Amino acid sequence: MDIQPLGSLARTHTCGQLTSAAVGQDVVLLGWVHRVRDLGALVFFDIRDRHGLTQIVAREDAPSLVSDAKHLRPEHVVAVIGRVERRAPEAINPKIKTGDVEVVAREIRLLNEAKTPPFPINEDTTVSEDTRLRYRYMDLRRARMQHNLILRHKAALEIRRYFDENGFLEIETPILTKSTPEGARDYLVPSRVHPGEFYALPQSPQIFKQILMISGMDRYVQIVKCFRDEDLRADRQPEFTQVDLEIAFATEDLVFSILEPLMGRLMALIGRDAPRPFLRMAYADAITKYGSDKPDLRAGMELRTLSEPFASSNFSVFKNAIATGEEVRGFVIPKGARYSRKELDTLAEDAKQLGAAGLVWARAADAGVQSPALKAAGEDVIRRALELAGAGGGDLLVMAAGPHDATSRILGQLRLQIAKRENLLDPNAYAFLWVVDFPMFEWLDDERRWEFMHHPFTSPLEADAALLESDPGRARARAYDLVLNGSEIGGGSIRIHDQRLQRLVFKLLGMTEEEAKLRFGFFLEALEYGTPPHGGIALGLDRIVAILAGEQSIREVIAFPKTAQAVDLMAGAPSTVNPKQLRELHLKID
RNA sequence: GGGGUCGUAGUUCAGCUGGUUAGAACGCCGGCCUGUCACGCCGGAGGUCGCGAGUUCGAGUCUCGUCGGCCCCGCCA
Repeated sequence: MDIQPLGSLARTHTCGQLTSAAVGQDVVLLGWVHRVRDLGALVFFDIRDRHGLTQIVAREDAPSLVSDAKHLRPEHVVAVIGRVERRAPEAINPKIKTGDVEVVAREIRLLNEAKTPPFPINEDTTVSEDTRLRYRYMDLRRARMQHNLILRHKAALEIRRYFDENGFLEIETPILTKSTPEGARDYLVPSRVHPGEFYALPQSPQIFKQILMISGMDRYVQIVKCFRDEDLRADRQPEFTQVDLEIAFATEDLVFSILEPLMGRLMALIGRDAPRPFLRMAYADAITKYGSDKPDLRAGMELRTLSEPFASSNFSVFKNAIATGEEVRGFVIPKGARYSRKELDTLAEDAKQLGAAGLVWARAADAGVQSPALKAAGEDVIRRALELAGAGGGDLLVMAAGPHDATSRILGQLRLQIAKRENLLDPNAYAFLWVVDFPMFEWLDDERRWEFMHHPFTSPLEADAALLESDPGRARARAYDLVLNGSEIGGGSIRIHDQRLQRLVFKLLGMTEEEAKLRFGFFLEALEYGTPPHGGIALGLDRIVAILAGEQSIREVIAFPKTAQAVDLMAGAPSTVNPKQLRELHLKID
């Protein structure tokens, strides 16, 4: 069977369109051969496009047609001309949208052949990720990826509609821009025209969107690629997409009141809701209760401080810790009392892996309380700790001692590991949360200086303004993160619009006037020309769509993602380049 | 940079304590089949066991190194 031209043939329907309403019509379908069922004198095959599947039948009343159909192979590209027929009741296929009908072929045109696919497109079999990435064009034909990319399109469309309705302008900002050494490592682009000089790809359009506020654009939004040259994770790619927005005359409440209905509209895409208002939690509370600045509220298992019963006990490990100002912290694993000795050892091992000095467990049993600390601490102390933690009969209490924040974080990670292992994270639950009141700065021990936690344009809480100079570690910022199911899906702040305050913050960060001018001079200057109070947020589109799609990795919602080593297995990037290109760019390779 | 885990046919995997010619399923190729829809039945082809050293009479299996995928820590304003 020879390959034939498409000619002027146009499709009349997609492969997901035909129903019993079309019975009797002459149709033209174009698509890929999905599966062939050759019964001898009768051949069925399914033709596929991104809209669906339609069964085609080639019968003996056209012998050459049957022989054509026999030559079809999966993934060949075909045109089918034929008539829609109703299927006999017993032949209806309820699994596909077009299952009530089939197309009786009059002509089959082979438009193109396909090599044997490296993995099946027509089954939901597992294929290793490197094979999928190497043949991404084949992988993208699979139902899962088509669904994910369609969902992503719908999300982006909904986002643009929503912001348009709310008076936002989408404005593009430069991809070739200026390197600012703070934050993530930049991707650099050498300048041919200016030897030795470089552009940087944006880590985010932060400064540009603030300048757009100064320009009076009022409400800005952009669905924009951002670039960070850092190591990858399941939820981190070197290039990723932000829904970046900025609002003049913004307060936290205004930003939240715009974002929350948007999240509702996105949840509606999967038939779900986002009940409003979202919970708000101070950063300090998130650390104390969940040991994380992005707590997954689906898991329960809140962290508690359990120092009190141990302070005067004879359990020296905890007692001594408390005496030096540390705390005993712990949480209850529901139904954890059934854990075997081995499982308890594993838990302790996990805790040590996370950096805990040790893990002490306790449980109430029929025969009384049990705990490795029972002998030293005494039954009353253990019983009091169980009570304080809210542990019931079948529960297990785990405890660790140490500095408040560090111990909380360790237990927070342990909590998540257990939640995953015990399937406590309901995949059908969606827990939104605003984390607010982040610290303004964090102390870099190695470099013995303060570093901004969010970014250097974040405004301090008005109440904490005086702390900036007197006690910077305690100053809180008007920064906020949007968290969904333990994933940070957005982060933003109310910005500094007063150039004097901005200069002060740079100074606190150890930046001299000259350095600040060199890096951000144009921005500092712009701030002096009538900057409205403003603020905004950037949402991680990849992460949001991944959660909506029920995927564990953002690679599943990105058409052409990179591996953990930042390699594009299909395109073969990065790669060496022609020496001539290097010369033009004034670059030498070691 | 560090830790964990995986790498065997086109694909997904099995392969025990080191021992004959490395298996299965799906896919692929050929044949049969008039109502299939994961069609069925018969037959066949297909392997640098990621790569390189080492131990051994003998390595898919053990050791070391290396490359690659995935997960995590560091890193990610």
